[in-house]
Amino acid sequence: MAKINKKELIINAAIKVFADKGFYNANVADVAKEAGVADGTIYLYFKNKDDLLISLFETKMEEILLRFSSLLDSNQSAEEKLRQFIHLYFQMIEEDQNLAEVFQVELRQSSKFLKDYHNQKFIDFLNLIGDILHQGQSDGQFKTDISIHTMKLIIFGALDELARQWILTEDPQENLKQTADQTSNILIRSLLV
Amino acid sequence: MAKINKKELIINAAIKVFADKGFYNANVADVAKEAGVADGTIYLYFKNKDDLLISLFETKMEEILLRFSSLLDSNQSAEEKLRQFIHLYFQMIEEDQNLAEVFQVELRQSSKFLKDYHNQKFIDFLNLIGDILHQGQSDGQFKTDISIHTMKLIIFGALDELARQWILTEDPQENLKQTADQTSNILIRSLLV
Amino acid sequence: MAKINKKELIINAAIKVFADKGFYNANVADVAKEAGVADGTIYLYFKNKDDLLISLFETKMEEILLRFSSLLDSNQSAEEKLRQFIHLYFQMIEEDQNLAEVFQVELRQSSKFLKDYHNQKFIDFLNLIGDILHQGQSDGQFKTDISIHTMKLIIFGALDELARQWILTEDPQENLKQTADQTSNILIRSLLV
Amino acid sequence: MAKINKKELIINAAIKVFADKGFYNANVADVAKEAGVADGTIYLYFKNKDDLLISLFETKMEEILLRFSSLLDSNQSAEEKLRQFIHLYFQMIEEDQNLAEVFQVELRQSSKFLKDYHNQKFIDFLNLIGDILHQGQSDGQFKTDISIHTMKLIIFGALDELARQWILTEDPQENLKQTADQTSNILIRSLLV
DNA sequence: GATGAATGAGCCTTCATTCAT
DNA sequence: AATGAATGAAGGCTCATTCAT
Repeated sequence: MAKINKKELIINAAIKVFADKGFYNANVADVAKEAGVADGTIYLYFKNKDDLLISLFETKMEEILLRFSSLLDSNQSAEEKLRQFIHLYFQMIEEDQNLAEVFQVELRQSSKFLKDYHNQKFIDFLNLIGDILHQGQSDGQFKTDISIHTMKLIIFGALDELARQWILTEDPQENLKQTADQTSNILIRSLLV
Repeated sequence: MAKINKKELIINAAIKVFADKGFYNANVADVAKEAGVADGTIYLYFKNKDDLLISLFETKMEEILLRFSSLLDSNQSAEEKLRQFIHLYFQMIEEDQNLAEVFQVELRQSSKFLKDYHNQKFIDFLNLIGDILHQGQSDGQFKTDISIHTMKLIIFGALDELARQWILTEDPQENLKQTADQTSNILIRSLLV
Repeated sequence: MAKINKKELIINAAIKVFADKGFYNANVADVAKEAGVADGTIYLYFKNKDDLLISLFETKMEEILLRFSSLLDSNQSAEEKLRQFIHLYFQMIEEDQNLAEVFQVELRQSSKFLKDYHNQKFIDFLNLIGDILHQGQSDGQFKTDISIHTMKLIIFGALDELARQWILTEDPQENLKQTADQTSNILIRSLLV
Repeated sequence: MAKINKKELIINAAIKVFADKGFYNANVADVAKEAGVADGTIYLYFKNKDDLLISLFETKMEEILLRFSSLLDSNQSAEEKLRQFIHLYFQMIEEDQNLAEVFQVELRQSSKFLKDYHNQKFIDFLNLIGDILHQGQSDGQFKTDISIHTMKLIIFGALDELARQWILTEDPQENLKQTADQTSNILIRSLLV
């Protein structure tokens, strides 16, 4: 019998339940049921309900950061990297809609209302975009009259909003790949020298 | 002495309290206290706590739509209108940070989890941007190879993210007007033919 | 209709329930039921379950202190006062067995385990005995080779243990008045010069 | 290497933990940790948490009874025996404060609230005092107008209360031996013909 | 015998909502 | 219309106990 990692099991259940009902409307019992464990078991792995959300985020964000990081290690141009970044972003949204929903909605809450939670991983993620912009400016590919700080927020905000609409309208017909292409074109158009 | 509109009084109290503690962490009693009325009084004007949030949004959104609408009535170019739209957006964020926070955080939650709430006002707001883009394309000022649907989400997402960062970091030093200018430049650069 | 003091109502219910099941085995719901109020009502008058026990003690102890204090105001001899003190002690045990049980058992617990609770009222009570002993020594009626501190503890301990046995064995046949007389005789015999 | 008696190991851990936190506030896991065994191990030696407390009491009480019993076997006078009884009582309190605390506080609770527990060992202990009083009356050393039943409770109550104060105030300066002497004097003064 | 992960019943407490005044 | 005391359902969390290893 395969050994199950229960912490991961619970986190994945939580993603599903939180995506479905929202963090505040979901009960710990809901998560336990979804995970197929007893209520109390959750408290063997997480300090409390808040900690479950934070752990969920930290764990998944690490995976995500790892996946995106490989993009920056390559020898490609900044433009190419940005296109790939955008593609990967939408691809991941498509792959795990539940996780996307939790990140979209719950983390915005949590970053404000969970005590003592400084969201370093999210900052790291934004900086991945910043690094690409940096490279582009250094290479002379991107305009230098643009604040990297402002631009990385614009890019992330754009992607995030497009993702939200796709998730909320639940329109699987809509082609996320085309959206990615078009978004890439628009954003890069304003960056290139 | 002017007759006080109690509904508005409660809504403004709610904005403050929800901004401070978040919708789910705020109690109806907190709002009542802030408004200087009894708990039960709130239920004379709102069906329940959810309804208070929705009413809050509807009321304020109407004011906002009104304010933005006047922009579109003028005879200015689409570019000029977009610049003014962006400026007004940041100006309003600066004017009423509490309201901005509630919109940022709580409405995202609620649009998903409040039963039976179809957020028409928000769609109307997005369409204001759409209208500008439309005009720009009709006038031959904006490129026509760009999907208006995608572009309006990109623009709103960018503004929204910049606003969030400004609110969360609570850095009053940061000049929102400069950010508005820069953002206008970037976005318009990708739109102009 | 007579206005009911709900705080007192709940305290009296708590006395009965705590005496019956013990503080730790009793549920707040039990107390609420006994008081004929909703569970939540208890929290309008008491911070939490611990606070209910402490308030109970403080309230009743005040009544008791008042009752005993009148003894000391009189012009009687120390011997007479001590006899009356002992009689009143057993009389009160007999009058309100439930309260006696709670004091006997629960307060011993609580004085050790309820956080930040310094049991001043109990010290005051012990000092009533100390005052009598003082008077007796000043008047030359009681021996002065006896430490008042030790003696007041001996007296209280003796009364307390006799009360406990009477309560626990629940033997209403046993005449508490006779016990009081005998105890008075024994204790005073060791005090008189 | 001596085989460790695990039952005793657990009992001694329980004494420490119960003295520290109280029976109801202490967890079985706390006791297990203190004993250096697994939680489940405790249930190999004790039926449940209540049984642990009762076994603890029975075991220790047997040791205590044994120690006190030797006093009665000697050829000393009742007065001398009572003095030694009192000295040994305070000596044991001093030797094992934790055990004293558990007996003081927890057993009072438990004798009322642990189901089906008739505290025979405590009755035996009280009867040790009764036996001394009996001898004193038979030998013509002690007054016969005093009820042995009442007097043994007075003596135990006095000792018990003095012990409690010493434990609670945690004043190691206070000389228990002196207290023992003084208490002996006082109590015997009321007994001697 | 020993372990300790897992269980799940149970309880304190909160808080949206009601309603007698 | 306004109040705010009272309600009671609901949920996070604890912890004594079990049992597969």
